[in-house]
Amino acid sequence: MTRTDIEEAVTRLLTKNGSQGFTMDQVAAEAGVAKGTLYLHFKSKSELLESVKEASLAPLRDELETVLNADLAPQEKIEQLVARQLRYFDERRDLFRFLLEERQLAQLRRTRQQDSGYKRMLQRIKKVVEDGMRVGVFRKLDAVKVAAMLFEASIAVIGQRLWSESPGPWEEDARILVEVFVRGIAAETPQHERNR
Amino acid sequence: MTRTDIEEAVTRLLTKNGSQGFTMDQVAAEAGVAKGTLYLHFKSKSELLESVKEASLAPLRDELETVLNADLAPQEKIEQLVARQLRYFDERRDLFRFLLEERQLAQLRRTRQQDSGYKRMLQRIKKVVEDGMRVGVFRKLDAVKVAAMLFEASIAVIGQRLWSESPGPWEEDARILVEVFVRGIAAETPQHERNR
Amino acid sequence: MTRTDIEEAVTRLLTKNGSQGFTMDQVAAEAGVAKGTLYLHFKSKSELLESVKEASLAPLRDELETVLNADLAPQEKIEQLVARQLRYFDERRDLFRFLLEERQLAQLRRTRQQDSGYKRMLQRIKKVVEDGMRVGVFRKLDAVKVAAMLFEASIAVIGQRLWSESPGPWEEDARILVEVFVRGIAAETPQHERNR
Amino acid sequence: MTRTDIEEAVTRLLTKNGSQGFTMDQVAAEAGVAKGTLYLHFKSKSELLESVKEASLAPLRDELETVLNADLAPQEKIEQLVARQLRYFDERRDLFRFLLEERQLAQLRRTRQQDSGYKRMLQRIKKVVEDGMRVGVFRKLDAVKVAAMLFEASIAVIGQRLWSESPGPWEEDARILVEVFVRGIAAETPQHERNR
DNA sequence: AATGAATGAGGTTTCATTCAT
DNA sequence: CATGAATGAAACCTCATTCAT
Repeated sequence: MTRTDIEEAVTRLLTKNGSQGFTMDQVAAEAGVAKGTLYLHFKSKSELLESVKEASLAPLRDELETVLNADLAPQEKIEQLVARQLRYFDERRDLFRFLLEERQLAQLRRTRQQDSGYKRMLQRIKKVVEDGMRVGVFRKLDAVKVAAMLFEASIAVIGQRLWSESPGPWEEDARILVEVFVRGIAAETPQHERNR
Repeated sequence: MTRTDIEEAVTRLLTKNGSQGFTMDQVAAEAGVAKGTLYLHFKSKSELLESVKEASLAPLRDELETVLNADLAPQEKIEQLVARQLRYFDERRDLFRFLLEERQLAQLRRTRQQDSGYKRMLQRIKKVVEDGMRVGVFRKLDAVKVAAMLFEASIAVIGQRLWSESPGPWEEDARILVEVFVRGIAAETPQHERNR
Repeated sequence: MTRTDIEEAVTRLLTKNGSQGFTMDQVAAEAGVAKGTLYLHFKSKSELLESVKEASLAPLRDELETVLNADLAPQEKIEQLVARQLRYFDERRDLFRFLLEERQLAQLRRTRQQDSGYKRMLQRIKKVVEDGMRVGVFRKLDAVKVAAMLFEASIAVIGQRLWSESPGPWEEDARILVEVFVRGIAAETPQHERNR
Repeated sequence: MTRTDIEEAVTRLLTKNGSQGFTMDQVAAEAGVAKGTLYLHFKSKSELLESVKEASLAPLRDELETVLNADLAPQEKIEQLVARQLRYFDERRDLFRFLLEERQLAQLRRTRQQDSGYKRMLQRIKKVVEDGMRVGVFRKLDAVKVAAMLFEASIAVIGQRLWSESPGPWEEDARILVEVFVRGIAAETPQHERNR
């Protein structure tokens, strides 16, 4: 299927070129099709890029969805969510190094604000936080803000890892992130919290 | 001084055009000089942009430096640092909205990693965290990572605020950020933490 | 019949899009056939256009033919010819607005010179003029040139009408055109010409 | 002066290529400048073409203006106007062959309707016709329509000549045109009109 | 120090036409 | 007869950078 071929070609280019982005000529050459063919499947360059980004993030979304729907305690859910994210980006370092970069991150970021995908995810995390508050393991805080902070902080750590030459095992960062955060929003009464 | 004129022209363009970026033609026109003149003062477009970004952040750096050198408890320093950052970006929404955007954020971000300014700041925050650990108000954690997390989380919140239409008062976000974080890294024994 | 469907699709597109012309993609979509099918019926885009133009003008040609073959005085024939032409184009404003426009008019015009249809028509008008000369109602002039002038002047008026927002009733323009022209080529002796 | 060089290059191309039009690449090559330079002097291809057309017609406009301001009888003015036009286009056959063609004629034509240049000229001719009516040499007719008819008929004849291989001397066509037209709109009383 | 005309590689997009199925 | 995915040449336009004055 040509459409997929093209998307894969873009992925390869992004992984290879990194910060350089890509031109439609390169895509055509890499995919082994004529330039015109690209426009048969995608209306414009930006639509193509959008499609690639979407495809890149879809598996992660599914994974997180699974965690959210699982029968786990709020702290455990947060732990899992963070872990999955860090692992996911770790496994695709090269590609996301580009996506988090030059031109694209911002579009992603701007998109994030309006994007139903981003918003939906935020709502889900908010629910987890609220659940934690209801059962008394988290303090009463602005759940939306806390959710956003957690999500963004994770992404920040991911960005850090992507740009560092030797970021060390992701499990370490996930642990610290969770430890700080879960404790940060934990209820006052020290009820034997034993995160992890 | 022409060099400054040019930088100010760029700032004005970024504030005005927002996401559109700028061309050297526009800069020349806005600054009221010939295009060639730009290259007498800056080797390239990216050097010019770098210079503008540096100039945009210098005042913040000075402010933070003041806080770091002040005679304050670690928690208070962190509180101050976060507050100053949020306020600073709030006052310059339009400009930074661009800097955090499309093309530039990543450059900033990538730069951040290599940038001595960024690294120096991280070292300073690390010191604060270590101080807190030494005096026993913070737990023993990887100080570098914690410092980075705090810093990046702040920036994440700032990004959130810049892209939101009505972000509410920055003091609110600063409070939550500090509350979560300071408690997140606080030592186990609950010693009357009363952030804020 | 597919061939006709395609031609009608083109007519619809020209009427709709007006000045924009049309692409083969649009034709295929409008006709509800595949792009390749177009080339089964027409060798090329220009052949298709030619065919549409021909079909658009055929009814007019027939009408004029009828007039030419009728048993009328030369002046009356001219009067009729002019009237029919103006009315015909008036009834198809939208379509011909395009044909007289941007790209196509010239092709039509160039075609006109070589086109047997155009030449034939010119010959017929020339005959009418010559008839008028023979019976003494018209002066001796270069019949070919006069015929061409009359024909082209009519088209010029039509063009004027097509591009004007509210051209008024065509009968008016027809009357003036005929009055000026018939008198212009009338024989010296004022023999009670009573055009219309 | 580069701007003029470019315009001349276009003129040369139009004269040479005729119906093919021209591409910006060709213009650059013909003018001996880089492609980018074209856009330094003209915002777009169509602006360049417009400029060339304007420059091509300016001398004619001046000539006609002179005639209109001269102290001549209405019939003589019309005679002169027609003659100058035919001669002008005859001398520039090749260039105008293109301008009257494919893409451009219509733009010219459409422009003509809105163009102040065209409208102004029409107003001037209308004045001449009205003058003739006032002094009694022309019949009372819709002066605007008559002016347009005369003007358009002239252009039609010019078109005819441009597209004919051997159009014969322009004086001949001018004479017929004037003879037919002036007589066509002449007042009833046959006062020994002896055009030319 | 300043000018600004010139550069030219590089970019995206369009669209008439072909051909294997 | 019909399809429609693929082609690829060609078009227009941008813009960071240079250099003679």
